[in-house]
Amino acid sequence: MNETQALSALAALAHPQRLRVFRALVVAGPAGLLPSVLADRLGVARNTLSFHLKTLAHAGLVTIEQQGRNLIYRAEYGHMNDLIGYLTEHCCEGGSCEVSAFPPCAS
Amino acid sequence: MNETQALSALAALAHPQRLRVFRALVVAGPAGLLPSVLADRLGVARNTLSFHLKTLAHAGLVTIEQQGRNLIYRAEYGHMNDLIGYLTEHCCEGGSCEVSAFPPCAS
DNA sequence: ACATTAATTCAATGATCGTTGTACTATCGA
DNA sequence: TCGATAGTACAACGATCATTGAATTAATGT
Repeated sequence: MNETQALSALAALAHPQRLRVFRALVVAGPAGLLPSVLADRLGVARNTLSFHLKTLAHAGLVTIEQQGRNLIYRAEYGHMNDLIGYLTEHCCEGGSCEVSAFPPCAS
Repeated sequence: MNETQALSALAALAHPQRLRVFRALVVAGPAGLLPSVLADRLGVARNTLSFHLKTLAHAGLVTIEQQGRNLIYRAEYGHMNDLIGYLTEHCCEGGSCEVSAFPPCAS
């Protein structure tokens, strides 16, 4: 994780609809969710949601798997873990801090 | 931590200079840093830095303590911890996930 | 009191981001 | 093949954000 990646991830999450999408995917776990389900659940237009999912995917926070004409989006826990690590790096100049990890989530 | 607070914190971090400021404060630990030190170290104009620090403070990610004409900025580890908790809430529908915590950092 | 330093505030400009509507590609079922 | 559905791509407008310069407040040292 470098600065560019961290900024990309943070900017991707710093938006109401994208944050809701990501949290929904985190809750969904390895099963993932389809764009249509997300669009219905969050009340977002399909093209708008597509734009936001693209932003999240480009930031490495979600993965895409194609199944027929459906796409399955999943939260990318490893990348989120890297982000947390980046934010807590060298905490307190190595004093009494241990950096915690985002769980692998039923992998 | 609610959605508004999470968005505020994420938006505050999703900026190159603010991210560097926050990381510098995390590294500095409880000692904190002065705006002038940050401005010199990061090569940012004072008024610009002031604007960014205000954004971070408003998001609850840093605290301010006044000492004479100096201000001491410190990373607010508790708030960062809450943010991580918010992002990982209900992970995998309560499956095998445990939410990790940002360390209290030599408190 | 005066000059100096620390830091903030404000207004204005330029740049970036988000939404919407439309068009497009691809897959499925009959 | 035809129609319907899933999802994406693109252009344009409106809104939001970041930087800059100048002015301001407050504390320090002489």
